[in-house]
This record gives sequence, structure tokens and C-alpha cells, in this order.
Amino acid sequence: MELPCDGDGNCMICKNKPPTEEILTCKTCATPWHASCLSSPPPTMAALLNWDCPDCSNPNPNPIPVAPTQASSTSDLIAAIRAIENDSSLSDLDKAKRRQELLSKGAPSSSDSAKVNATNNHILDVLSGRLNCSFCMQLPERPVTTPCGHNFCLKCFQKWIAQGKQTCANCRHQIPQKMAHNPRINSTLVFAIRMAKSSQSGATNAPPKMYQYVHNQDRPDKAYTTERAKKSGKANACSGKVFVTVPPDHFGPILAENDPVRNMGVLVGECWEDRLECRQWGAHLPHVAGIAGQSKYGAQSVALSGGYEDDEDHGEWFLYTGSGGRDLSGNKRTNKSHSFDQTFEKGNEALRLSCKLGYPVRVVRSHKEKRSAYAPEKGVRYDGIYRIEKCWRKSGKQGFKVCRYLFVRCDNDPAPWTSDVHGDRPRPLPAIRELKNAVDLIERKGSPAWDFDDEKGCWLWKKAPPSSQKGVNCASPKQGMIIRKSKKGLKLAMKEKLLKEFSCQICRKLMANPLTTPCAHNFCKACLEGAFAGQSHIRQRTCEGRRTLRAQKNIMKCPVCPTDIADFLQNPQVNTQLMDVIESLQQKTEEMENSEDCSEESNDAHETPKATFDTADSAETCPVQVNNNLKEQVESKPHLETQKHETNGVHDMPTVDEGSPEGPDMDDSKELPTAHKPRQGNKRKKGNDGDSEAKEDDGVKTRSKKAKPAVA
DNA sequence: AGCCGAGGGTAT
DNA sequence: ATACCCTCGGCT
Repeated sequence: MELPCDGDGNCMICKNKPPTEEILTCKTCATPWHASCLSSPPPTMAALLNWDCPDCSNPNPNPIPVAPTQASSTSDLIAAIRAIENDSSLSDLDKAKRRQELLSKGAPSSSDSAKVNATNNHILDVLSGRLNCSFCMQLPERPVTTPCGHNFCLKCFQKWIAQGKQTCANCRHQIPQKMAHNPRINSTLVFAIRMAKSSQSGATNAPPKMYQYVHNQDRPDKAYTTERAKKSGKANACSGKVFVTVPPDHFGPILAENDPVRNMGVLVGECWEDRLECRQWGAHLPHVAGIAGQSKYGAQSVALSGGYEDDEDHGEWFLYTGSGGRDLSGNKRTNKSHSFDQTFEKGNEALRLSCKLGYPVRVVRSHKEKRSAYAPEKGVRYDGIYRIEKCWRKSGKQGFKVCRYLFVRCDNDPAPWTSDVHGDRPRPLPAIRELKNAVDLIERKGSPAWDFDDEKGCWLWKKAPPSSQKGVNCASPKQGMIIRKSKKGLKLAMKEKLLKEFSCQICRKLMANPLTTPCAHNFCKACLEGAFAGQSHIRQRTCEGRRTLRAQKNIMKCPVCPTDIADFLQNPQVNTQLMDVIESLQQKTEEMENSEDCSEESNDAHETPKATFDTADSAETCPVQVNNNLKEQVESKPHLETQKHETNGVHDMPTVDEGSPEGPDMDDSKELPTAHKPRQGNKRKKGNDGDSEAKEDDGVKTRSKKAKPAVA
């Protein structure tokens, strides 16, 4: 039995932490192994440099094709390593770091010179080889992190799971069921990789925009406006001011010019607490309905919240189900069962119109969508512009006809889950198996209104957007709120971004010994453990002091989302790859800083607080405070420009995929007899509304008009 | 002026 | 988890 070191660097065979010089790093998967516990350690120094661990050298247990790696052993490299080893001024940690840097960079072998940019001294170097997915050997495109601290592409990981594997491909730790079947994107890594890529392509002056968060104290107005609405449990649907100056029937992205409050526009990846807040920023206006649109005009936006079980989410494309088909009479707000067919009317017809004309449709995803890897863990997130390429009807899972829409992403910004630095490119449509049983199929004829411009390299209106039928919403933002954008140095902005993205969400400092939870949130190990200090995993229950009942597991909620991470906390493993990246970036930033001390940046009017990169490496510098109300300010951002992305390295649509692996199409193959059930009334009966009369005595005069008809 | 809705909080 | 009990904006 051969086993590597675990996430803490302890050998899984002898259980000890081997000294640095006894650690071997696999050239393929970068996993550390304890040399003395290997049955056949590499015989020579050269072999050591080009060493494949037992997992990677044995072709059988790993059926996923691994990209060939180039041999990189040169005598220079060995000499360099020896020099590091003999340098008495370095600590063991430093030595390990240097050595790893050397190895991961690989000897720039002449055979591979085309790929290696000799002058390239960028962050990508730092990342390459460390963050690579062990399956495809590329930087993960949609990174996910196992509880044992290893990072993979979402798709590679899913393939691995689909093969019936239950252990981490790197360290063989058991992968919990929840992670296996519902992996979450690690957005911190998305950021790291994106940043590295954009810095490599020379686009450093445009730091990636993502994960904006508008905090409560910065809101000029709250969603609740009436006294009654504030009464808990009584009303939640009272909306607040809409901050953006677009008409309610505005199509397409919301640009900076329509955002007088922040002058940023609504950015892809922006998150809100709930649908009401989402509404305030204009991304999706209805506070309950999933479709925003008018049957004669088109649909502007949709929400994906898992409300209809027929939905299928593949990130860059998804299959959306129309609304209706349910009996919501009385107070059956939660009725999920269909009792009649959906038809193309109202919102459904609006979507069909947007499909025919090729309008851009904004998409928001809600945490309520539990089956999708792309849904946010919390709240509602704006995911950008999609187009509806086709629509049709089919028999849904419950046997009644549902309206179906194929949405394909076409935004100039990358989706929140991808580490790609460029937006979408036109991509081939996925093959949808259920189409063979579709009826009422509509495909767009004629050219779409929103399309990709080859010359400009971005998506834009090819035809004039439909003129609004409504007036512009005139939010009057507080004067003081308007733009406090200073000409902050771009480098500084970048640095702040770094600091923020790699910060522990508990201590707010740069993460030390980062842990990635199964819900894909990152914290310092000390902070996360500190947050649950003193809590035992098991709660003993006694029955009247007589006998001891079966112990019950304590629930331990992730400090930033509702996920129970008690299991993870039993044996949390440091994400060493992420740790490496943070350390290296720190180093890089310091270098950059030193090299430009005398540059013009220093004449910036206001003294900027020093965004230090001190790691919170000791517990006392990093006070633990869980659930402090996110106290950051809205970030000043460079204007949201309709930027052109670099076209190099176009990482196009993951090849055309079939509809869904396990096929809802099975339903289609046989016409379900239930499709012809007698249609039930979909009208709400007035009488039911009257029932609520009795409790209207809250003393606040905000009776709804609805309460009256019972008397009338 | 209906009526509909991929919401949200609380009680069970 | 799920059942209730509301909300109010916007489409028709």
C-alpha cells in the first residue's frame, strides 16, 4: 500500500511530518510523498526531478488521460537545487518553497520554447504547476476544491465521480457524498486564475470585475417601506427604491451610465441578499415571478431558482421551463405540482418573442436552485446576458406540457464560475435530445438583435433595441453617494482586489493556511477552527439523567452561508495549492512595489491606507469574530467599459454536449397519458381570500385592496 | 380592476 | 421539510 502525505504534510503511512528533504513531489500531480515510506524511491537525483508518484506512474488505476508532461531534468536544475539545499541562510520552509518554484517552473527546455515566453515574469508562472488540475494538467477552468484541499476542474471532477470514484485523485481521501454530487465552484480560485491570465496577457490595467457586493449601510433605501411590511411574518414583498435609471422594460446589460449611485452598472457576478434587493438594482424586476416580460414586447430577464423541476443548468447554457401549469388558488403558493398544460402566453410568450427576435435576456440565479453547480450558495446573483436560441413544448416530468427554452450565454464578461478572462464567443448549440419529442418548436429566423461583432470582438446590439414603452425610473440618489471615484493607481486597485479576494472572511486579512469548505468558502485554518472552538462535534443527550441517548451531531454552520460544515471540521485540510499562490503573489506584489516606489503613483492626492499583505499567521493578530456584518465599503471601481477582451487562447465552449447524461428524455420517449388530464381551474377563488380577514387588526392602515372584495 | 407569481418569514 | 399566511407590482 502506497500513500502520500495529507493536506497538512503528514505522511499517511508513518503518520509523521517528514522533514523537507524527505519530501518528494510528484511531477505530474504535485502531491507530496514521504520518501522513506515509498517502496521504491527514485534512485538518482535526476530521477527525483522527474519523478512520478505511484498513482501517476501506474497507468491502470487512473483511466483519465493525463496530458503528457515534458521531461525537464537538466544538470543546471540539479545544481540550482543543490545550491538551495546548501544555503544555510534559508529555513526549511524557504528551501522547500524555492525548490518547488524551481521545479514547478520547469526548466525552460528548448524543446518547448514556443510556449515559454522568456521575458514572462508574471504571476502565471507562479500558478502553473501548482494549481493545475491533476486530470487535465491545465489551470482549472471551473475550479472546485475537495475537503482534503485539492483543486480540480469541475468537469474533470465530475467525470471522475461518474466513473464511480469516491476518493480524491490526489490523496485518496474519501470525498463526501455531498461534495461528490454537488460540487461548488471555488470563487477565490476563479479570481486567482483569472487575474493571473489577464496579467499574463498584458491586460493588467483591467483588473477582473467580479463578486461585487453592495452592503447594507451603503444602501440609500431599504426594500421595506411600510410599517406593516416590517412586521415579521406579515409581509416581505414591499419593494424599495430602484436605484438604476433604466426603464422597467429595458433590455440588455445595465450600464454605468444608468447607475447614478455607483456609476458601475450591474456587474456580472454581483450578488444580492434576496429578490427584493435584486429588483432594486434592476437586474430582475418582478419580486416573485421568474420571468420579466410582456407578451407583445419581449422578455427582459429570467430568474433560475429551482422552482420547476424540469430545468437543467449547464452554466453557459441551460434549459428553462416556462411558468404556469399549477393551481395556485387560495394560498397554495408552494404548490409544485402541475395540474394543466403550460401555454405560450404572458411571460412564456414574452420569452418566445425574445427568442424570435434574438434579444439579450438578463439571467439571475438564486441559491434556491439546489441542483445546479452554478447556483450561488446564498442570495441572488447576476450572471449576465443570454439569448434564447430555441423554444418548444414537451411533456414535463409531471406529465403535463411545459414550455421549454434553450438559453445560451452571450455576455462580454466571463461567467462568475469560470476562470476564463474573456467573455463568451459564439458557440455551437448543444444537441438537445428532448427536441425529438418537442412540439411547437420555434427557432429564430432572421438575424438576432443582439449578436457578436467580429470586428469589435464583442457582443452588441446589431439592430436597434426596442424603444421603451415606459418612462425611465427616476431614482434620486443621495448626493453624497455619487461617485467618490478618485484616480487611484491601477496597481493599487489591483492590490486591494488581491487583498480582498484572498482575505479570510473571518479575520479579513490575507489567509494563512487557507481552508476551503465544501461550500467553497475560504478561511484561515486558525480562524475557522477558532470560530468553533469549544464546540464539540457530538452533543450528548441524557434522558432525565437516567440513561444516555444516542449522541447527536452538532450542526456547525459555515460562517458565511447556511451550509453545515461539521463533517468538514472533523479533519479540515489546508489548501496548500492556494496557500502557495497567496505566498507567491505576496512576493510578487512586494517586488512590484519596490520597483515602482519612485513612480508617478505617489502623487495621488489622498494618502491611501497601506494595503498591507501581512498574512494573519498567528492567532492573536487575527481576532475571531464570526458573522460580523460584512463591513466593507462599496469598492470604487474603474468604469464599466464595454471592454474588448483579448482573443488569445480562446477557450471555447466545451465541446457540444448532449442534453443531459441521464436523460430526462426518457420521459419523452413515451407519451404520458396524464397529459390529457381534465384541466382544472387556475383562478383563485375570491372566497379564499376572505379567510384572511380576521387577522387584519394590526393597527396599521396598509390593508391591501384585496381584502375588500370579500365584503363587496 | 382583476389575477398571478421561481418570495419570504414563522410556526409546526 | 412543509404548511400557512401574508406581501404588492405589473401584466392583461
